[in-house]
Amino acid sequence: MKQLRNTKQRQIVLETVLEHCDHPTADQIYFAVRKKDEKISRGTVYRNLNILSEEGEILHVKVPGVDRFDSRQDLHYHLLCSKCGKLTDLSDPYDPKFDHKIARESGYKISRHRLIFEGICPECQKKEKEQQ
Amino acid sequence: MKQLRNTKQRQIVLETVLEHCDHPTADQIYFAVRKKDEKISRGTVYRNLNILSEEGEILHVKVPGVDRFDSRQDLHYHLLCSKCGKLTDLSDPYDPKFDHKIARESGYKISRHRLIFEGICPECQKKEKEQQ
DNA sequence: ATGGGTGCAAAGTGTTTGCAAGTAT
DNA sequence: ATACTTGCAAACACTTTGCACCCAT
Repeated sequence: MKQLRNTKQRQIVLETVLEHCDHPTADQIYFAVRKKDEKISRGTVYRNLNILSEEGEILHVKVPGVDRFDSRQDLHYHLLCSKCGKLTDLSDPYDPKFDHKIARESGYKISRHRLIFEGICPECQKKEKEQQ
Repeated sequence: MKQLRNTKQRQIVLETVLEHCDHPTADQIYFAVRKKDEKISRGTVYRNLNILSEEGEILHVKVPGVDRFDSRQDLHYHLLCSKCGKLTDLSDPYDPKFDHKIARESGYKISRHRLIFEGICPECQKKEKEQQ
């Protein structure tokens, strides 16, 4: 395993993710990072997001469309608006019993599951009605 | 709504998806389609995969990494090997009760949920052991 | 000093799209 | 005849990577 270093760039990326509670995409983080330091490159932001999520310091949320990042470290479920793309955390607790059950039945070494609900958020529903 | 046409190309794409039971990616379908007709273009295959899944004739399976397509029309859950990328159907039935619950709690108009388990398949586990 | 990290630009991957010509209805 | 579809290539969106230099340890 590599010995990770604590660079200024990595600190800024982590700090920026922690400041957001709205599941930013990598590019949104890149722009927020650039406000703090004009010099940091896209490659560095992407590299550090991958490193930080591998280290478990942030969460890499893989949803249909673009991937997001999350400052929460604990596994949880998501709700995605298929109209506006808004992503929300669900309060229902992550249930590891599912993982055990599937592991037993399939022989896989299960690391986790992802549960994503898709639908139209109240705001977009309202907009749809107004258009008609 | 558009009046869809029944073109030779669309038929070949649908037929090719139905022949596969291993969740092919769009590109795998493109290559299989090309074996039947040298002329069909990538754009046409992608366009038709999107149309067919919007029509509900096939399933667009959105998993981390590359999207896949499935000849099954009914919603179901998946198991993804994070080593080799193999994607398997789970036999557990899709549970619409979850959708109703989340709809009630969130105010979203829920269309579906996606549940994907991630882990290492037995074959890849064996390979990992052999390497050590 | 040394090996991980950075900025930059180029390349990669998977998918969509504009357009003129073709074709199902 | 109409308007949906096609093939083609270019464009797109997002992410990774090769390289020479830099800097945390």
